[in-house]
Amino acid sequence: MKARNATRRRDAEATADRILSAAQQVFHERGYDGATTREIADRAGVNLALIKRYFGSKLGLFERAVLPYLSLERFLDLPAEELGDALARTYANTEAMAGFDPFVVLLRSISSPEAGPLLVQALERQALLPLTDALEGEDAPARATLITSHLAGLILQFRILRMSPRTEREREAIRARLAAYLNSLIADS
Amino acid sequence: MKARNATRRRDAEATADRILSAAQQVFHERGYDGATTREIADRAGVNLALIKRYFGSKLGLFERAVLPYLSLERFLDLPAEELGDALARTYANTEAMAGFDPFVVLLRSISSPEAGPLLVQALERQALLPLTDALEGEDAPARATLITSHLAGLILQFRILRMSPRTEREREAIRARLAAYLNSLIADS
DNA sequence: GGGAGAAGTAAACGGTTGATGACTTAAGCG
DNA sequence: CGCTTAAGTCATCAACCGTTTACTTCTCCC
Repeated sequence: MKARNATRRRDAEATADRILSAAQQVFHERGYDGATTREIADRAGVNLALIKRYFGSKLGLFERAVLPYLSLERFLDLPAEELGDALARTYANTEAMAGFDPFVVLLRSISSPEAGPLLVQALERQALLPLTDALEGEDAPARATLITSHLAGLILQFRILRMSPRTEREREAIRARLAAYLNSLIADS
Repeated sequence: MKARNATRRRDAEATADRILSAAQQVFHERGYDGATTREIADRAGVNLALIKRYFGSKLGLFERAVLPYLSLERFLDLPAEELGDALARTYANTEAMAGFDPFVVLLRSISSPEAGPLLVQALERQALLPLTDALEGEDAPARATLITSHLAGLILQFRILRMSPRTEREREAIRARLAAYLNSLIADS
């Protein structure tokens, strides 16, 4: 229960954070083009013009709110033997992250003429290339492409199209087969 | 070289076909929300108001121009032994179909509040369920989900994000590994 | 406590889009 | 030939969106 109508203490940094957080939610739900600055401002409980003041433009806000999080960092820190299982566990999971999943934003914003190119660049630099570097053996770029594309497809099917497994047994079958495939790509066996 | 300015012979059926064909192209390039009825009409060389006359609305046009083609029919007619190789050959191919690929339209339109639900319904009925029925053995739904999601991810990466293999050797490595994986899912080995 | 600068607000502008309804032109037929 | 009806055109509307400008209010420090 926030004191919304009571005049809030003025604090530029806190306000910018409220905008960033609201932007992540709205971009997650609607994609870049579908999101409106008005809805972001409303949900942040903030005046519309402050988006321009703090972030310059809608696209500037997107760069700050979404692009930095398009990364596989938290997985690439793991030892190679655990990587496949960890990825399979995470992405065979039906439930979307609460509120904000940067890869969902990616899938919902790819066709935007403004945000699309930025997303491609960030994805290549922050996800595909680091993963390729982490793979040893032959055909690392091909193996990395197969890994990322399969994960992207699962995010699409489960978290956006909401075409999810209907039974726990089915979910487990997906996880197990996915883990085996990912491990074979990672170890190049 | 079409006789554009010379008054074309009036022909309702031909005009509707011109609109459908232009709509497929524009929806392919921009997705449902990004496409405008004006651009479709312009590219068809046709007056804007005719879209309403022949298809009722932009969404009505989308239903006729895109939904019927969201199908794996041409693959499911193949014998099971050839299915995996045929899919791998097609979707490891970097080049997009010339002009219109309904699955590209799907990926570019998923976040549309109007077109999204129709796409999910069509995809389930015309692609995922028929594929599931074509698979024998245990866990058919799980295996079908893994197949379609991997293919969707590859379409995304190659044909929309344009993150394509840079060498022929890399492309062949992707095709071979993908074929092996798909075959293992199809034969349940 | 009062002034200066920062934080926040209100209102509107210009552009775009899907949808319409009234109008004009051509085709086919007796 | 002339009339009816289908095919095609034109102008406009109402809604929405990102942006911007001019204005008001608060906060902090001397």
